[in-house]
Amino acid sequence: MDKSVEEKWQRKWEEAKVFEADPDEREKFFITFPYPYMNSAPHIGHAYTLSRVDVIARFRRMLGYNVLFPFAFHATGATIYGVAERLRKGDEDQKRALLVAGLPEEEIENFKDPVYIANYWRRIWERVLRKFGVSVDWRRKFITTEMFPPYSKFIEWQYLKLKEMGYVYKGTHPVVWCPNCKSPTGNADRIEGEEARVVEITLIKFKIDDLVLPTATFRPETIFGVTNLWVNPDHEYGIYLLGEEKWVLSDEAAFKLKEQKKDIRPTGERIKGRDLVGKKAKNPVNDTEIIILPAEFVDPNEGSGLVMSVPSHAPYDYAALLDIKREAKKLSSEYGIPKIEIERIEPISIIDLSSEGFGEHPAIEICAEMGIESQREVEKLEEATNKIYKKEFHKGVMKVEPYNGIKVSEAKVEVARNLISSGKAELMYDLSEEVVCRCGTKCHVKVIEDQWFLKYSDEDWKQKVLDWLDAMEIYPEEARAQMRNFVLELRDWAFTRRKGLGTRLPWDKEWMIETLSDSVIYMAFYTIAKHVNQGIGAEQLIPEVFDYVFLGIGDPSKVSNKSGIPKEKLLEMRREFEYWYPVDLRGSGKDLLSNHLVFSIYHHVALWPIDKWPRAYSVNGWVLFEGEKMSKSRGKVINLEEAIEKWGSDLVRITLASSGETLDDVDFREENLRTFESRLRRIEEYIELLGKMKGREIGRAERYLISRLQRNVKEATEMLKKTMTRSAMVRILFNPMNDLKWYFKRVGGIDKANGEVVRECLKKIVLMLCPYTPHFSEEMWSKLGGDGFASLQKWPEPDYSKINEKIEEQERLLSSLIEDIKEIKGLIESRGASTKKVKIFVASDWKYQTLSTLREKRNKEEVIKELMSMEEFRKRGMEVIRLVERLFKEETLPIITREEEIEMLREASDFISKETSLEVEILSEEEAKEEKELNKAKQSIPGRPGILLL
RNA sequence: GCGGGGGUGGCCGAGUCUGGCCAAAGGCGUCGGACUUAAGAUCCGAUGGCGUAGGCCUGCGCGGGUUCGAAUCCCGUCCCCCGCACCA
Repeated sequence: MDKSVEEKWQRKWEEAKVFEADPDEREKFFITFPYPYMNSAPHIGHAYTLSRVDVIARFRRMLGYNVLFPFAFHATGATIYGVAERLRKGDEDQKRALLVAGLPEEEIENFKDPVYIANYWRRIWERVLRKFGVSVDWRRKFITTEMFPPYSKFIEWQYLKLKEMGYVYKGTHPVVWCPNCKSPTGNADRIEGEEARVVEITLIKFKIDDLVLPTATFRPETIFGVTNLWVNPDHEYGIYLLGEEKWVLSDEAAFKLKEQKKDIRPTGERIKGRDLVGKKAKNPVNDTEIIILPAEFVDPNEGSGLVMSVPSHAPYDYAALLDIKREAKKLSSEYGIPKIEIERIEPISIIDLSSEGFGEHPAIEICAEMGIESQREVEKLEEATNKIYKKEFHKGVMKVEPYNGIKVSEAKVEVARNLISSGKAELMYDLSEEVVCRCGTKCHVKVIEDQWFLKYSDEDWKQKVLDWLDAMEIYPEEARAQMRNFVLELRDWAFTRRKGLGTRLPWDKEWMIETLSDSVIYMAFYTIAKHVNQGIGAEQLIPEVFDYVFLGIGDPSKVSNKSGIPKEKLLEMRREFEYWYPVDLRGSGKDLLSNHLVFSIYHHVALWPIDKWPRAYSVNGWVLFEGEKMSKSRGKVINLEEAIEKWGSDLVRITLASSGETLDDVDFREENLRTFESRLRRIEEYIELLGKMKGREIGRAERYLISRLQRNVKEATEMLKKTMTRSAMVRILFNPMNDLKWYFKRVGGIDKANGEVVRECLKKIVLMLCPYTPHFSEEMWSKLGGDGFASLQKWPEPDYSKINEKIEEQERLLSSLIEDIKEIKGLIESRGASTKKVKIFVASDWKYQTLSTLREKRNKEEVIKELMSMEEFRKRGMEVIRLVERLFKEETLPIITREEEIEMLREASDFISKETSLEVEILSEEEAKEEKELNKAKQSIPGRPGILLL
C-alpha cells in the first residue's frame, strides 16, 4: 500500500476528528490497551496486541457503538531511572545497548536524565502509533509519575482511599538483595540464578547447656529421627549473641541472619568445628542426648553450618554415617570418642513410605540400590536425596507421636510452626540457588523493613475478585483459570519502592508507589483526562474532586469552591465518567495476566460498585519474528516504525491481527504478509474489473455467492465479538475470495459475472476489512463509490434470509461430482486410454423415496418394513435393503430432491463440461440401456449420480 | 516444587467442550502447468499412500479402553511450553 495513501487517510481522519469520542446518546464501548513503558520505541510485539485492540475498536465503532479508545504512557519504575543512572556512571554496556537499539549517538548525553528518556520515547510512540493508523482519541493522552502532576494527584487519592479502607499496612518481607547495588535484584537483573527463589529454612536449636547449636533443615519433621549432628571439623565457627542466647554459627550464616533483621551480635569468641566433635547436644523435642560428629559435606555457606543427621531418611546422612563407622577406630583416637558411641548409632525410622514400596529406612535402601558408599559420591547423593525428598514429601506418612498418621507434607509445616512458636527453632531465609547480580556481586536474602503492603490476602476482598473473575468475559477462556489460580495463591503485595520514577506515597514520602500499583485504575483517568488537558491544574485536583467525579461523593458546589474548578466542569467530568465507565474491553499481552489484570480487578472491586468493574479482558501471546524469539539483548527486535516504512501500516496490521488470538505465541513472517498483499491487490483488481462484468441474472451461482457471503459475515461478526481476530479473518478475506473465485469460474468468466452482485460482495469485504486495513478500505470504499469514511460505515449486517442451505448443498454436490469425474478420468488416462464424454445418471425416484423415509424414521428395521409394505419396493428386494444399509452409513443425508438435482445438473452441464474437458450428457437411471450404462447407473444415489466415462 | 496450557498432515494452525458431514478449515511451503527471452510476481491445478471407475489402506505424541463409530470421551504413559512477585 502506497505510503502517501495511508498518510492521506490519517490526515483526513484527524481533520474530521473521526476518533475523538465524547458522550452522546449512543451506546458506548470503552476499550483500552495497557499503557506501554517508555523505555523503548514500539516494536511488532507491542503492535500485535495493539492491532488486535484497534481491530476490535474499529469493529465496534462500525457496529454503531460510540467507541472510546484512549492512550497514555507509563514511566513509573526503576528501569528508565536505572538506564539514566548507568549512563551517568559511564556504563559502556548500557550505552552500547541503546545504540544497538537505534538511539542516535547525540542523544546519549540527554539520556542521563530519566525524564528526558521518558519524553523522548513518548514522542516517538505517538508519532509511530499515528502512522500505524490506530483509532485513538489523542486528546486524552498523559504520562504517569510526577512528570505529570495531575496523575500523581490521582494516584495519591487512590492510595489515601485504600488506606482509609484498611487495605494498606506496614510490614517486613524478604527480597533477593544485592549489597553492591543496594537494591533488590529481580530475575532480569541477574547473571546467575535467574530461577532462584527465596526458601524458608528451619533452624532447630540443639543445646549444650546454654550454648545453642542451630541446625539448618528443609525437613523439620525429621527432627524425630535425629541420630547425631554433623559439623565440619575444619571450619571455624563464631559464637554470636542472638537476643539472649549464645549461638554457634558459621560467619556466613551470622551475616545472613543479620541481614534478615535478627538481633545478632558477635561475642568475639571462636570455636573450631573439631572442638565440637564428640560433645553431646540436647534434642529440643525429646531432650535426648545427641552426639556431634564430623562430616566434610557440611558447607558453612549453607544454612547455619551445622546439620542434624537423619540417616533413615536422608541419603547424605546415611552415607556419612557409613564413612564414620568405617573409620570409627581412627575417629575414636583422633577425637577421643569411645568407639562404641559411633558403632551404636542406628538409623531411626519415622516416616512410612511403604506405599512406594520402601521398608523401614528409605535412605538406606536407595543408597544400596544406587551403590552409594560414601558422602563423597556427591552426584549420586544429590539424585538420591531428591528422589527420597519428593517421595516422602508426597507419599510419606509420619509414624511418630504426636504426628502419627499425618502426611509428611502437612507435618513439615506443623512441626516447623510448633518449634518456632515454642522457641525451639528460628526461621531463616535462604536462596534456592546462588544468585549473582548483573554488577557481579553475589546476592543474599535481605528482609526489608517498613515496607508498605496491599492486603491482597484479605478474604472478603479476594472473594469478591474471584467472583468477578467468574462473571466477567475473558478471552481466551483458558486465561480465566490462570488468573483464578493466581488470585488464590496471591499474598500481600509490597507496593512501595525506594528508587525510580513514580508518585510518592502521600503519607510517607520516602517511598514511591511501584509500577504495577500505580496502573490499576488509571482507565478511569482517561474519562477526565480530556478536561485535565484543557487546563486543570494539579493543585486543583484535591481528593474531593476525585471523590465527586469518580464516586459521586460530596456536593459539587462545595467541591468547586474548594478546588477552584468551575462547577459546570465538575458536573461534566462526572457525567463523562458515568458515561464511559466501566471498561468494556481491555486487550493485553499474556505478561499482564498474573499481575496487572488481576490487580486491576482488585482495585476496581475495592473502590467502585459492581457496575464500574471491568467487563472483559482479552489476552494474547507474544510475537516471534520469522520463527525466532525477539530479544532486546540480541538486537533482534523488529521496530514498528521500520516495519511500517518497509511494508506499510495496513499490511503490518492485518498480518499481525490475523496471526493469532490465543495465549500461544504467534509468528510474524514476511511471506504471510505477502499473502495478504496479494489478496488485497486482487480485491482492487476485481473492483477495477466491475465495469466488465456484464451478467444481469441472479441465478444459482449468484445465490450461492450471496449465501456464502452472508454466512461468512455472520461468523466473522460473532468471532470479532469474542476478539477472535484470526478466525474472523478467514471469514472476512480468505473464504469470500475463494468463493468469488469459484463464482467467476462457475459463471464462465469475469465478463459473465453479475457486476452488481459482485460489487455488493466486494463492498462488504472492504468494510469488514476496514478494522484490519483501514487505509486500504477507505481507498477502496471511495473507488466503490461509497459515501463518507469507510471507518464510519455500518458493519455489514448478516442477512439470515439469504443463507440458502439448499443452494450451498447443491454447489457442494456439484463440486464433488466434478472431482469424482476428474478422478476417474485421471485413472483412465493414466493407463493411456482417452476419454471424451461423460454420461451422468440421476438416481431413480424410488431412491429418493427411500431417502425421505429414512430421514423420517432413522431406524433401519422400521424403514425397511415401511418400504417393503409397498409393492414397488418389494419387487426390488435386496436392492432396497442394500441402499438403506448404504445410506445408513452416510451421516449426512442430502436434502436435495430429484427434480432439483436434475435441474441443477442441466444448468451446470456446460460448467461440468468445461471443468472436466468432457462432453456431458445428463440422463436418468432409467435411461441406461447397455450393460456398461446399467452398471454405473445402478450406483447412483440421491445427490450422487452414476458416472460413465467414455 | 506449585499452578496453567499443550502435543494434529512438510510447516503454521482450526477442529476436541456438544463423538459420525474429518484425509481433517484457512494460510504457508512443495510440485506440475499457463504467462515471460529468463527469473520474480501473478494465475490455474495437484499436494498421506495405493489404486486400470468415484474405492481401499494408513492417520491427529505413545499404549490401552468405551462405542456400531474417536483427533474428539475414559485410563495410563512420555514429551513440550508458560507464570510463580519487586522486571515492566
